Amino acid sequence: MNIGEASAQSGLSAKTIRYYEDISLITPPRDANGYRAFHAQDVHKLIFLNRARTLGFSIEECRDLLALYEDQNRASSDVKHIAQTHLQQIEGKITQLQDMHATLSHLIKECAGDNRPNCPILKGLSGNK
Amino acid sequence: MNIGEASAQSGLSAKTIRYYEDISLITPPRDANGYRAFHAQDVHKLIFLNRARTLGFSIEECRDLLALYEDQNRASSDVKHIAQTHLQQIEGKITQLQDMHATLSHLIKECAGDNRPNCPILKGLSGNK
DNA sequence: CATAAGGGTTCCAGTAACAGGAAGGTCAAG
DNA sequence: CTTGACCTTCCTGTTACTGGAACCCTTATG
Repeated sequence: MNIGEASAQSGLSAKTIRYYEDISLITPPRDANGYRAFHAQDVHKLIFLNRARTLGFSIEECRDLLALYEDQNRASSDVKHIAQTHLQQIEGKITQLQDMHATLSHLIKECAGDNRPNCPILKGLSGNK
Repeated sequence: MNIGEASAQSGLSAKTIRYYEDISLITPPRDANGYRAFHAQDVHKLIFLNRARTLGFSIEECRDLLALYEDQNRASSDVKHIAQTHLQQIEGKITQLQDMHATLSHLIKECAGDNRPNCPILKGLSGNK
């Protein structure tokens, strides 16, 4: 299977797949013509990577997860630990975004949004509350 | 006032301030010795930028906001429009993170987290639900 | 057989928003 | 005069790719 087919099956772009090979996340063999030769197992890895990335795992976290994915003797606690750490990061980001949301929607609410130059949003941003 | 003092008053690092000059967000004059000379007005701009960045506005959004900040004839509706667009982006990110959170916490919940190799998290990521 | 379309390949540059660090100029104090 | 704290510019690295150029391979068609 060439990279185009692997791309279609995994949902990752060819560019991304080449990049993943570049950073040694995957190591597909080559055909005589130099084309990458993907097999079902490689595609599974790509799908795995796609899902993990979609869930916000960083490339390095994906590398760890992939190593555990391939290790038949892994302990599920190792995986759980990575996932839990990541979940906490997600929670932190949500909290931060909610703070931003509250502040910004408060400023917007106070703004008339008309043709007059007086603007509470800019005032709020400049620190003159 | 030198960059160190401007940094202390604005809360931005000297590195960041130099970068902002690089991309023409600010244009402080220079003393005879080549040092940047900041005045109160420059510091106000830096504080403004710091707050806007903290609220998640991109540099380009900040550039627009700064132009409006300096324009005495601006309409508050212009500012409101930028802020509302940004608020929607924040809401989108929150939704996305909440989806990720739900999926991941579901996977974690199913995982025993012990020494056995069986791991529902990896199963979930590989697509074999 | 020539060629054109639609794959594939590598390599280089750019993105966002800075941070780190090197090499060197400046200034005030002791 | 030297020390140390500033300041300067310039170069590199970060994250996870995307876009584009230049070029090779394969297959179908006139």
